Amino acid sequence: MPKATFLNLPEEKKNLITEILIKHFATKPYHLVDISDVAKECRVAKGSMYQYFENKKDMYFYAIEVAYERFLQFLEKMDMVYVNILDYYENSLERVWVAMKDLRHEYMLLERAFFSHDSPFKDEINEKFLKKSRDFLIEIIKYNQKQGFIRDDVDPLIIGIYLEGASFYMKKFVVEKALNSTGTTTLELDISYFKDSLSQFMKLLKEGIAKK
Amino acid sequence: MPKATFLNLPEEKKNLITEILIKHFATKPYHLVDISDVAKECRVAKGSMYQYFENKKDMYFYAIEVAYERFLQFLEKMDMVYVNILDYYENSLERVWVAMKDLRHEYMLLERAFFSHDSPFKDEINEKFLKKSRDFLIEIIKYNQKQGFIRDDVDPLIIGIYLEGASFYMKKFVVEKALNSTGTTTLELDISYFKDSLSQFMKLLKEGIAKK
Amino acid sequence: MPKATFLNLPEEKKNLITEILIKHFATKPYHLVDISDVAKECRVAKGSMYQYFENKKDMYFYAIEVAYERFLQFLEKMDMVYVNILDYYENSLERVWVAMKDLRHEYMLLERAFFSHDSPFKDEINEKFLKKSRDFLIEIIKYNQKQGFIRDDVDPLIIGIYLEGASFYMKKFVVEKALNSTGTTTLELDISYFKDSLSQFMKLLKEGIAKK
Amino acid sequence: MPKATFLNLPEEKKNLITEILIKHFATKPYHLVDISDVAKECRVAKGSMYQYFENKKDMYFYAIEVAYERFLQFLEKMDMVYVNILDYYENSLERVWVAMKDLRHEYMLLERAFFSHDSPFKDEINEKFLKKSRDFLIEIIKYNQKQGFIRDDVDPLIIGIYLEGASFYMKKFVVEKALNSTGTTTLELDISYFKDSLSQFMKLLKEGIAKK
DNA sequence: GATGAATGAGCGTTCATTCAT
DNA sequence: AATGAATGAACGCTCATTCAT
Repeated sequence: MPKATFLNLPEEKKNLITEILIKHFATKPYHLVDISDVAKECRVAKGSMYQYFENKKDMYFYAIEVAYERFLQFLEKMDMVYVNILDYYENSLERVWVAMKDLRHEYMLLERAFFSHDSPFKDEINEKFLKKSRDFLIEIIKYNQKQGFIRDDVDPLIIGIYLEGASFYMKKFVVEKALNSTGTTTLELDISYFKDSLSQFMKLLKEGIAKK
Repeated sequence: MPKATFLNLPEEKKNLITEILIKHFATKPYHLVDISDVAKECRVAKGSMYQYFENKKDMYFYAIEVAYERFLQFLEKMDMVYVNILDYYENSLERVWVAMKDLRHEYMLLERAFFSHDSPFKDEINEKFLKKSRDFLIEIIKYNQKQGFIRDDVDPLIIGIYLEGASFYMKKFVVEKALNSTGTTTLELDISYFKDSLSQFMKLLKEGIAKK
Repeated sequence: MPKATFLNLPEEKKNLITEILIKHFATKPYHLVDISDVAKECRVAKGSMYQYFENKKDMYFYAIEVAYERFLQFLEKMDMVYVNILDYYENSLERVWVAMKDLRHEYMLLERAFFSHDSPFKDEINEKFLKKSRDFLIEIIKYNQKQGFIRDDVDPLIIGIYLEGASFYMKKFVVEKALNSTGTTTLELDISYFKDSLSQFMKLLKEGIAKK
Repeated sequence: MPKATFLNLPEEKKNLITEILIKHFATKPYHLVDISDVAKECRVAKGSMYQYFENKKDMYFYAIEVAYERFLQFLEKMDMVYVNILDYYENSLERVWVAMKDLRHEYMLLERAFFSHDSPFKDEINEKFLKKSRDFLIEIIKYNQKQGFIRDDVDPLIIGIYLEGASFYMKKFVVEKALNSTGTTTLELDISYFKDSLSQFMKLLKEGIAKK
């Protein structure tokens, strides 16, 4: 947790530091993030960073937390249980690339922290943020099967893997496209292109690739 | 590229070093691989490693190269173009877990090097190993569409992403299960369990999750 | 020397800061005393401590000075010259543990500052506080010899060392016992136990350990 | 424990480093010993010190160990149990100042490590080196009482404190005299002066200071 | 005068790489 | 060619002190 010193900082400065922390932890693996660099970019002495935070890990967790909170508002994950999962994925994917305009680094950081094999403190992060993530998905799938939204002749676990994998790659594709098509300041995506891609992708999720 | 000194080494020693390099780079992120440890495990002086290789990166690329070649022989990727892609995926997945018995570390290394966000020298690796990987898959998909093996009303690129993602996660799932269920020496998988999982997964690929 | 700013402080606040300074310098070696901690415990800004004192060393010396003065009042060292030294030691020891109730930290600080090898600024402290301490003791011993209170066939210097050493260790023993047998708030010593120990100790001082 | 790298060093270099480590840890408190300084004085890169030792603490314990072993040879502490304690102290003190010629820093280091209140790792050091030091002394005293060498009308614990204290101060006095009377290279003590002081001191131990 | 954020020198430690033997 | 000791840049972190408000 950031120290009081940080929380008392003028909003503007706090935001600057938050942004820079998220950016650094999003674009480099943990061990390559150099507090000296971060401090320099914040136009602050290295020592000051340690007035604001307990240590590097504290900065990392703070960055994740802010990114996570920002992201949750987009996903509104919490009210998704009793929902048609096909609708959910459709909306989820759409939300993701809309989010990319503002939440590019947040997204990258979370992916890194939650999914990278080499993410340090992974257990702690899972404990704090993701504990029942897959179990949760399984529940949703079961519910959808019961409701007759999706087929019930396949093991929920396998469906879960299938969904996570395909959609994760799709998100990745969207994100990379988005990132490549930008300079550093603006992010103007051709939404319509993605919309189209998305509807095709959803068709695959629903119907598979087999010749109809 | 390894130096001549390395290539002139007795086969046995060369193999030992190769194995250990692959193991280390497979099980730890690049920056955590300690040349001291590697050398010690090879029963070779640290300095000797630098007689054999230009530097750490050279060792890393050598390990990837060997792992890649070994893996290709399993996948026989080269003659898969004119193949029913559904058959291919079915077989591909099966091959992967068969391969796990002998190629566990090779597989882990490649996954790390090719897909991990934090893989250092990623661009160079892509350049060297994967450049046309996706283009290649697209070609296969197009061919399959032309042959009428798979639906042709969806953009080949989207199908590619969908296939890569879902199957990558499925592979991951298999691999993790396999790794967790092993001690250090033997690797006895309950193949039948995976066979069953696989056939369900293939059903999803072919038909999607929509209620039939 | 504390700055005027400090001296002008309301008595209560001044006392609080004094107490806390003594406590910190008494219970930790100099370099482990953290001005941040001290300030926090004084409910004063860190910067304020530097309005009151020149620097850390200034705080240290101020603490020693106060502790020394308080201690001197117990020992009434000044009128002890023309005294039977055996009586003096007997009383001195008794006084020490009586003093422990109120002057625990003062005593610990002085011991640390005067006798610990690692006391910083030791020379300066000696200069300021102890300069003639041993010379003074020698004088007392000579006087006692002349009066026939103690044997005169041994060099006063040797007697001085003998007395200082034995009694210092005895004090230490008493102090440690006392400190160990206390919680944080009360200090109820079993005086009678120490009284008994003391009288035995005095016997040794007077008669030595030789079989009588 | 020093690493193999250190033990494999040429004897001369090893000795140089050992000497310098002992000197530094003997003359400064632990936290003021700067590995940079030590390395510089050893004419070795800072990093090399970490090839030789695990960490600073390892260097410290190594220095203590060497100093302790050297010292033990002088004290031959082990065969002192069944001995007239008066003889022992007489000899012990004599040995100490003879030792000072060669073991000045060793002695200072041990005193610091074993007796200073602020010695870091004190418990560990006690565990390793001193565990039953006082208990041991008590046993000796009891034995001496039984043998009729010393008075048995005083609690052995009190005698122990008395002996430790008086003789520790006497040793200190000898050591300081010795250290003050030297330049940096030679240490020529006027042994006869100390011999005389010693016999007077022993008289006090045996007979006390009371007028006979 | 009080505040508490800002500073920066300096410490212990790591590790890829070099180099003398 | 093989060795393994030597190197030194760089990192995370601490804390007495300063300084702007």
